[in-house]
Amino acid sequence: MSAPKLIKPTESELEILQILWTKGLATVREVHEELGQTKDVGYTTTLKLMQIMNEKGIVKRDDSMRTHVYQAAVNKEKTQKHLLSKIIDNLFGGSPTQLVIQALGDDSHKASPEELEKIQTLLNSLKKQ
Amino acid sequence: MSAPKLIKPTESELEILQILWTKGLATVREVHEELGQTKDVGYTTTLKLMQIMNEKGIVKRDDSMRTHVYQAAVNKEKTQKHLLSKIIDNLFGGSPTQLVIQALGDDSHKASPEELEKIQTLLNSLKKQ
DNA sequence: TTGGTCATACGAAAATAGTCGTATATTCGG
DNA sequence: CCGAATATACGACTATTTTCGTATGACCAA
Repeated sequence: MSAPKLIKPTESELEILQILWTKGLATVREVHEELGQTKDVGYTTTLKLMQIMNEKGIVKRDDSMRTHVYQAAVNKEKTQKHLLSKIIDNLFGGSPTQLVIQALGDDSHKASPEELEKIQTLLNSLKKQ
Repeated sequence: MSAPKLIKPTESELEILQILWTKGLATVREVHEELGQTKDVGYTTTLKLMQIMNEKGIVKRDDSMRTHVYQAAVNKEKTQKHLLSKIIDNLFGGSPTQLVIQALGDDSHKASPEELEKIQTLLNSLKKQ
């Protein structure tokens, strides 16, 4: 098999992964500056984190240049699904419905009408099965 | 205000909270045996964890008896919502819709037709707003 | 060529989590 | 009354995560 290891990124690692998932390729500096918009840590902290992630296989890097270029090595959807599955068990007693209800009712993250439509579409197809 | 501190239970603490949310009141032994069904740790580990949770204010206890009786001190829905909010930011870039889609598509936690109806109902009321 | 800037490597402190051993007290059956 | 069972308290060890200081080398402009 290739990579389907069960990976459990830490919270900091997740922040970095999100940036890499968005950017595709990025240097440590780029990631660090992006991070800097929400938190405030030293450059070498970000560097070390990404080095560790590389060792763990969470990211890959091209070190043929002086400035290494990183990218995520784990699939975004798979990772989300895997972690979500844990949360459903840990926080919602195994009920995805409860999670969905809480998520949709979260006032600090309102869904737009278009997004509600997306969910409706998915819901319809689930109902048919 | 009563207790709206921003609480961030650890994974182990969450397991215990779930049991307390279900049982309402419970002794360390009861919690421990419930936990024993899925994990395997020593009794004093569970005890210590619950003592720490008590110090943190996550649980309350009645220690007027030799055998203390515990109960959750944080609201279930509030805690779920709060943690979910973090996850939406950390894992789904702030989009609850993405989370909902992944959750509903999770094969290991399928929603029943009744549950889908519940979600439909909620969706309808959200659409009207 | 030399000093300033920027990169990685690396070690190790600091912070958090989880685990359990041991001491001590209470309870209770016989 | 005595010992086994059961409770809590508490300290300490381990593991993991996060943080950063410092060393070292490459690059580049003046």
